Amino acid sequence: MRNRTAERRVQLVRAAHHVFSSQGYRNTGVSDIVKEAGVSHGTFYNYFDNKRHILDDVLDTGVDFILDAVVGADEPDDASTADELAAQFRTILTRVFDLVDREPALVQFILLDAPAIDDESLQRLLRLVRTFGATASAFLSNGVRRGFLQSDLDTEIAGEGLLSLIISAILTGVRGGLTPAERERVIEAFVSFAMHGVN
Amino acid sequence: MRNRTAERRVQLVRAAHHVFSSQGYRNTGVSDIVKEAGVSHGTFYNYFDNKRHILDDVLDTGVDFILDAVVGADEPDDASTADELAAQFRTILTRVFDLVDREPALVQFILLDAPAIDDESLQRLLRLVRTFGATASAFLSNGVRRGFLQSDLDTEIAGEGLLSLIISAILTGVRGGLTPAERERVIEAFVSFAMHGVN
Amino acid sequence: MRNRTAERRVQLVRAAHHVFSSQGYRNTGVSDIVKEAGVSHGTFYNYFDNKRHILDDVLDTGVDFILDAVVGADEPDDASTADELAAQFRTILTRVFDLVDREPALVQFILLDAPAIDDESLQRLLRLVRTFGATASAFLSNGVRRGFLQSDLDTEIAGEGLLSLIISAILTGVRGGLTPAERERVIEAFVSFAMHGVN
Amino acid sequence: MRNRTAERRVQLVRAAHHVFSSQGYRNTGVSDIVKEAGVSHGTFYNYFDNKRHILDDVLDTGVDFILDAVVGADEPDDASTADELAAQFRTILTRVFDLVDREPALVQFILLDAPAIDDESLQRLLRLVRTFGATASAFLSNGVRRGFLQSDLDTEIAGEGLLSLIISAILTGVRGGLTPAERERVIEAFVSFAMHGVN
DNA sequence: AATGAATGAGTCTTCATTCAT
DNA sequence: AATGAATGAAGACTCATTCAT
Repeated sequence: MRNRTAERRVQLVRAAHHVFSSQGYRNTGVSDIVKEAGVSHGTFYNYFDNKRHILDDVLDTGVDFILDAVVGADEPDDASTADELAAQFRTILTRVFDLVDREPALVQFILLDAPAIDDESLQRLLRLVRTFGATASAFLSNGVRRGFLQSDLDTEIAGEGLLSLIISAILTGVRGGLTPAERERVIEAFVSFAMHGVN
Repeated sequence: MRNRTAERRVQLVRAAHHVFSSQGYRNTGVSDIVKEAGVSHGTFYNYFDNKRHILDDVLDTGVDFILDAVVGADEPDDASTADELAAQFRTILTRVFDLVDREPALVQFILLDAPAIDDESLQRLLRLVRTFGATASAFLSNGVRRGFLQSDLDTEIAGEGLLSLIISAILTGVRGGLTPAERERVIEAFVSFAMHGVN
Repeated sequence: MRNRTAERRVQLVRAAHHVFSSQGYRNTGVSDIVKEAGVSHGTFYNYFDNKRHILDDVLDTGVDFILDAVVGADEPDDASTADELAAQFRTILTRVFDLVDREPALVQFILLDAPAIDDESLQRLLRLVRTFGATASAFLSNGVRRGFLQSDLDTEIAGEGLLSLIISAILTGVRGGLTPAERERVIEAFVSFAMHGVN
Repeated sequence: MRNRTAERRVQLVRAAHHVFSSQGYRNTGVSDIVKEAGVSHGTFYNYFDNKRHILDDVLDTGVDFILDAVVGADEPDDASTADELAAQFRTILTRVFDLVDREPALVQFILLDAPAIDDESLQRLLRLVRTFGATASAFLSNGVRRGFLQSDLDTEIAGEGLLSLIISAILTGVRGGLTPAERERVIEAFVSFAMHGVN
């Protein structure tokens, strides 16, 4: 039994995720979700109090997916030289473009739709962003600690800067239509900007 | 009279802007707009074909306002040294924080709500972002031309990078609660990141 | 002055007639009428109490037009033989088809739209039909009086029968698409039916 | 259950039929239908896409009812003499008057209101009329084949003529107020006109 | 006499949620 | 646990009519 209901939940969240991603939260009715999941209205309300409620699960799932796909198993202290740090950043950007290629609807939903749904979803996303930023800061702090980044670097803000570059890359990807060569060039330019700024 | 109707239109757009900003587009009914404007339902439909239609005007107004407040009269070729460029960027960031302080609802609406409304509004905003990015690139191209930035700088991507930093600053501002001193520190760190990267 | 307002009225009725005929009464707004007439809403209400009011004039005009076009100057006692009566009927049917060819929208409006508008318009049209029927009866009474129709003919009902044949012809015409030859055949068959029934 | 929803549908169609008949389609709101049926707005839209949609069902039901009530089980080839044909026609006219007596609102709705609603309803009614006319023609063709009607009779047009007489009788009935004796006289006169024309 | 901006009651339609089965 | 018919509040939009200018 326990198992069965857990599966149902997952099934519903997956269905919701699917329809939210392709039509947006506001344009999706509960009827769309249950149709996609192949269950009845009543069943939906056996698992979730309301439409808003399932969004939390969808968001968590989506955010986890993105975190996994982008950060993966990278550890902040893997790098011991500036070049290695650049390589890490390059890897992350590559993963970002891969992700956007594979799951454009998901990315667009999480990044462009979800923040607008209501204040709670916005806060949830901002929290994610901060987590992301903190991770970026950790990478930089590691560099300062090991001495291959200057000691007066404001790792917190610089981390946010890195993050904003990543988001910018995502938007570039969402815009679509990059050839592999262009993609390489964009990634290199972003890495260069991250390492040396405009100078 | 020509004048009378033009004023009514402005009055309605202002009212719409106000209620959209404070409740979001989807949560706002035409009834909210007309209540705010102090006119009847019918009057609204004398000036706009439908609710979606007035959004265009609100967006245009809002975007113009932001562009004015942030870019103002700055000219891309005003700077002749790297320090002057940094100063320009510092000025822009300061204006960004001022804007977010004065009009947080407007900024939040344009940046977080509007993209999610429908595809047209998203495209409109992306167009704005591109315009913004192109302006940033122009500042950098000026630096390359004058020789105070390295000639191999990818001005296009670096421009987008600058822009993403600005947006990141906005989000920091929207989060709110910065003391003047913290604000200074954040701005300096952003400028430093923009000029030298993490190094 | 007197003249001017009379002209305005006519102008409005003509405009109303035009738009009613082409879109139907219910689908026509006062705004359509005034647009067609090239005057303002206010002016309309200077001449007519409401939208329903102008319909009366439109109906009267239309009905008069149809009566003129179909009955014309024929006199019930022009015929002195059955053949002459048949000829009269043939003439009327020919005029009916001509009318439907020239003014299909008018005919369709008076016959199919107008009865459904409200009870008053229905009564007005039924009155017209009765007048028409009485005229038909008068033609037949003339025949009985002169002895070329049988004396036990129920002229009242037979008059209605003739009328219903005319209306049937109109509907055939509205359906459209008759070649001149077919039209001749239809008219002859109707005349034959009117004179001898199915026998 | 299958049964339950089918009943609901019928219930709604019946309610719609009732209110359409008594107030006309345009003057009837969905709210009138659901009030009559004793269900909620939402329920209505669970069974019909929109107000126009239920009209189709109402029209079909009404048309079937009329066809049944008027034509019934009569077969075109039941008659073998002119007198038997006249008797058939007399029967049909009697049924027409009975129908109009019992269901005046229905008849008025189908004949006078429905054609004006929109083009589709008009076409649907015209199709009905043509079916009716074809049936009348079949009765006459039988007479020609069996030799009790003249071989040069244009059965198609004469069929339409018969039909128009029936419709004329309906209108006479709708006008109301006939005593049984008058009704007899009217029927006889119509039969006589149909068989021998004005002669 | 003419204008046309303003009105607001009225209409259709949607959809999250409930509940009897 | 599952079903899906029923609910009804809420929202967008129309249009005949009024009235200040």
